[in-house]
Amino acid sequence: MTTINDIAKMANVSRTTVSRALNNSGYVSEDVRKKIMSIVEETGYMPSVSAKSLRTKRSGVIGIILPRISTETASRLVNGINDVLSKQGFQILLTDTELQKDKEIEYIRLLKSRQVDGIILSATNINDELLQTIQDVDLPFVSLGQDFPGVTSVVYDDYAASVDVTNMLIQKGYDKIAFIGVGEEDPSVGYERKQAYLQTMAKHDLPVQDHWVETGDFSIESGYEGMKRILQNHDAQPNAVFAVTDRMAIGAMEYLKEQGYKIPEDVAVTGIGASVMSKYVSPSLTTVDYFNKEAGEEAARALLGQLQGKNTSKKIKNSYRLILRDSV
Amino acid sequence: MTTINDIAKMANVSRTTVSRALNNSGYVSEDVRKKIMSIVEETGYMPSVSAKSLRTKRSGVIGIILPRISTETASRLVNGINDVLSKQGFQILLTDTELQKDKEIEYIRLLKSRQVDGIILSATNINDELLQTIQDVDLPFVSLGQDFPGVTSVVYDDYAASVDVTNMLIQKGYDKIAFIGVGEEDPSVGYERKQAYLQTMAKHDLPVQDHWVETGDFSIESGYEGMKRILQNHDAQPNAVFAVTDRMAIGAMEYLKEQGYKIPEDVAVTGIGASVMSKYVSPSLTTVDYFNKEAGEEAARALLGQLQGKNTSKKIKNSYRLILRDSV
DNA sequence: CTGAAAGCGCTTACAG
DNA sequence: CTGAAAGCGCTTACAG
Repeated sequence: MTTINDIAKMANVSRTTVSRALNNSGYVSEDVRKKIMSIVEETGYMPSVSAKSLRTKRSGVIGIILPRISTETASRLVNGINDVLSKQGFQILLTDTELQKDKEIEYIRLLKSRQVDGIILSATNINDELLQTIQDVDLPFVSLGQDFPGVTSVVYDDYAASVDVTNMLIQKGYDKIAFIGVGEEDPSVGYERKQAYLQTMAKHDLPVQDHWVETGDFSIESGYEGMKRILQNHDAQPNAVFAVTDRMAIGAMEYLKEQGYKIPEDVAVTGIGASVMSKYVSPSLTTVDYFNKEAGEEAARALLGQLQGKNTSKKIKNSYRLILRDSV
Repeated sequence: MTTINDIAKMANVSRTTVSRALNNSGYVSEDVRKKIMSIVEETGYMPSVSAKSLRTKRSGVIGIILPRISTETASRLVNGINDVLSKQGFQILLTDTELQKDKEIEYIRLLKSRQVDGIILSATNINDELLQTIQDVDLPFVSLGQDFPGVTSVVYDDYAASVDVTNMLIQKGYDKIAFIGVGEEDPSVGYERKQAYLQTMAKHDLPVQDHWVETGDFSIESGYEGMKRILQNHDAQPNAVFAVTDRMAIGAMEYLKEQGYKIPEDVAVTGIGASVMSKYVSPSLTTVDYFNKEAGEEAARALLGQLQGKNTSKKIKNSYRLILRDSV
């Protein structure tokens, strides 16, 4: 391994000067600079990041905590984050909690010990311990998808989007709308979307049967099972179902098709997420585009802002768009 | 930030001893160890990774180079890699070439300078400069999906899988089989799969019209366009099409459906990849499962092996499985 | 079983 | 414009 000392020797200067030339800090005469640079070029020298980081307390690495690494949403987020960050010379350190919430805390600590310069967290829940940990690490921090009090957060307008979906369904004449959600410990996906549905139904004086409201776990399978349980009760069958994620909506569609229900004639279906799949299932799925990639970019930009000292906790609400397709 | 010196002071021992207690290296009396550990616990001390890495020349980070971060295949690979690596205390540093092949070389160098302990590369092409770079960095290295001479490679059996797909089509009675591939600078996806198709057709004395063989770029859109061009010529229309990726197959299906062709009655369609989507499009897509997650695990294990000094370049062929569904 | 000292490869006041 | 020196937080021979 060639080090800064080797370069210094070869160029007949001190390593101080080499460092200055490399980092464009302080004065270095043109001649010397050129000489150094050409030697760097020749040798393919690259500064040791650990030495640099030990000295400067900055690593050039941003930690990202995701609930699931292998989902379309995660991919898009990472894509957006990476686009913005890599342009500024930052690298990404990815961690995957696999939906275990104690891991969120564990990874925040781990990333801190890895000297990351900042953290972007896509959480599936909010709790005091987590909040406390975020305070403790005292690092530039952005929450993505959940609104953490006192923490810069890039959020989706879950409530408004779900109101829009429900209203759209109602306007199209559906009056018996079922719902497949996720657990309410997830404020954004679990709580907000459900409240929006419930309150919009109430606003229109549309009754909601108890057995119309089901809870899944983000998986296609759980959408299938949820739909099954909803239709088990033959008395009061819904004529539409609002699933809070595309995957669960697609699971619901599977069950409906299997049972010979026509979509949307017998039961209309909607999702959220605008997955690629939603476009290619039959019938194509009405859904909401959350612009995940843009949200990732937003989060990265917010983090960059904090890195440059603008230390105000901000709330950024990303936009969304209803995509009307054949399942309604 | 509390450092090893702080802990040493608090425990009335030298930092040498603290280091030994922390790393279970050398002798430390039970009493002292307990004392140190309780102080570590209390303070929440975490060793500085950069200092450690500067000293030991190991970072605990593995670099991964992907052609596209936001695809299902990439997600599954990363998932598998992460599963294996995180258990051994390794972190992942992800980079995305966005299909630009000069970036593969750039990222290998970058990762090296970041002191990663090893690299896993999922390349879309093979060339001498790339090969040279891999030699130069002289790091534990695993190629995933391409067979690099002299480099440990985890590969899919592209040839055999594509022979199987073609044979299956032929056995089902399809005799006019078109093909949508990708550029041949990609040995695995571009070259191998095409050769398998061509040679299997030849073996069965089935003619292949020139205009039946199209080249896409992995995108759904390019599958759509490829199918369109193939059917443009009304003289010799195929009764099946073998697309080398699910996404292109789904694009082809879109065009077929749009034009009123029945699948599989008029034209059968097959893909490769076993994407989630392939199961939920209508008709469901016949495809090949490449067990990407397992391949990722394999690659991680191979890398771990090299990290432990077993420095033999190995070739690992991952298995695959044909999934017969309704599009054939 | 424990500690003093050297050194990993950088950057950054400080001095000239 | 340039350099000597200190120091970042660790680990690891070496000595006892």
